[in-house]
Amino acid sequence: MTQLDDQALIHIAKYFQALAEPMRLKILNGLRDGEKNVTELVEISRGTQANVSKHLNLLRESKLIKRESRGTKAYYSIADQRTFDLCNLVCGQIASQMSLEVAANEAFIVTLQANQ
Amino acid sequence: MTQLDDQALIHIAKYFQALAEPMRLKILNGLRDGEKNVTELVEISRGTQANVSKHLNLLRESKLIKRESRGTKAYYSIADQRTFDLCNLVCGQIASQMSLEVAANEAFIVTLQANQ
DNA sequence: ATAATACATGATTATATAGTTATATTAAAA
DNA sequence: TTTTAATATAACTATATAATCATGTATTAT
Repeated sequence: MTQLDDQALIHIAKYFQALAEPMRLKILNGLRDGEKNVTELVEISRGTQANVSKHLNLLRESKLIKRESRGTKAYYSIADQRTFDLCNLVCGQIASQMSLEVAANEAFIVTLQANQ
Repeated sequence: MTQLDDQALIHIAKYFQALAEPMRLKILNGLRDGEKNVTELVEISRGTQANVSKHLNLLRESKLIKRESRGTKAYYSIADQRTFDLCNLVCGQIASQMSLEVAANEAFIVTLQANQ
């Protein structure tokens, strides 16, 4: 393994790390059907404003979502189609009221984008 | 969101968490071409025996790999084809000496299995 | 039986991060 | 221009976990 390879591993690990948090998955799930502002995401996720804001920032740094400021509101959305697919497929499982038993036996295909 | 959904989110987050560690990705990469024992994986990963052993246990608990004890050795391998695909595709990017710049612009499809 | 090899695990430390509370910033409205 | 609403962030606490070191356990060989 070269050092560059180690860097790549760290890079990919961080990408997975961004997805390795229930609240962030819930937020991504909330963005499946289009952009939402922070207040809306706070309601959907049932988290506190401060905590949601932090998770949004982390997801943005991981290039999973993007931010657009309009007036006093900040609208977040899935960064690109690949990430949308990721969100749609991973979180779609949950959204469809699938039970854990069923989920355990289902495979879902995920399109991942290695973030810059 | 129901409580069951929250449980599913936790479940999926843990799956990603298992992948969110460079040393574990390195180990999975080392298993791409078939089973290996702990000593071999220690050499491949350039980690300590204790640390590799712990990561192996975590990967096993996450159902990503399986263990078979033969004699005094413990052979680990990718748990099933889906996980193999995951490993092959995610880690294959690294193994193929791909640079970070290139990796950033490549998409790779990952077949995930929600672990039990 | 004893030694050697292979692997696992307990104890400890250091670090990262999720969540909370309080406060700061920024833009629109009154 | 003061207020209000929306969002971000700093400080702090608690928890999780990666790494290390030392030791335990189990299997084979002598």
